[in-house]
Amino acid sequence: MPELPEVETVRRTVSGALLGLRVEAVEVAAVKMRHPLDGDKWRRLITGNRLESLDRRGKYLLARFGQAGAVVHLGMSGRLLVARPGQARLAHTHLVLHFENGLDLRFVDPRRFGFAVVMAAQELETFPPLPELGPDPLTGDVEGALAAAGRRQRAPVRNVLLDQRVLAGVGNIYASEALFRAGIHPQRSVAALSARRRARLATAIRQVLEESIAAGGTTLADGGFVASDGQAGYFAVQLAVYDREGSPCQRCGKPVRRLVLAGRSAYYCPSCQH
DNA sequence: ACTCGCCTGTCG
DNA sequence: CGACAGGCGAGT
Repeated sequence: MPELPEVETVRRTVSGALLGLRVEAVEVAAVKMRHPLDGDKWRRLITGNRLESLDRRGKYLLARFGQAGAVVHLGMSGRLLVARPGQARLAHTHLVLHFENGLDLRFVDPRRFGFAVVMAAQELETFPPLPELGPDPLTGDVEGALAAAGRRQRAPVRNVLLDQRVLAGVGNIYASEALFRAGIHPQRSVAALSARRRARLATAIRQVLEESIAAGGTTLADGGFVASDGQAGYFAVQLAVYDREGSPCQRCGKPVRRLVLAGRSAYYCPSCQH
């Protein structure tokens, strides 16, 4: 579900509600996760500490609680929700932190592709695969990252945009959207992009991510993403091609096409993108 | 550089 | 019932 704008939206809402507050108790449900949730470790390392910071690296969240820390990834279906204890828990609530102001932070993830791993704070930055991540598109050199990728490989540019070692945070929605804005066909080799088109793509990536953050992220029709305060993001109405196969291109009116690359849908306009 | 597997849920 | 879903990593 969540790409950079959704994770950033979660980071902001959780920070706004809970930063600086003490965790009074931790509840962990015993389910099998990609990285197992270690209930004893969560309770031992986190209980009694304050949430001192919440940072984002690409799609990963890094939380600091005194000498302890946690890395959280939302996978495809993960949510971090701030809730009142009385509110009914959603199915697949795996972890609950009870804060001193009476609010809960709940990690919910039906598909369990996400994780929440606790560790010593000084291990956060080296937790795999964080050291391998490429630059963050909001602050880093997107054009340079694309140019470097083009020197190493000739893969379709859409696939390169999904490679978190090249750029950290772009996922399937924003890859399609950025390529549409830049007028680049998803199958075009990254190595074949001219400097001019690379620059256009870099700008499109930054813009689409920033606009989405401003809208609170993308909530698709299935309602899979909500911010931590329960708000849906409204960027979906601005999606030009993603999940719009057969709909008229906003620019030229030709039907949007869907193509499968590396096992995942890519949406594009056959007449506007080359 | 692809394909599959990991899970649950929804939609056609 | 199969196809598909906003991610990622292992295996080939």
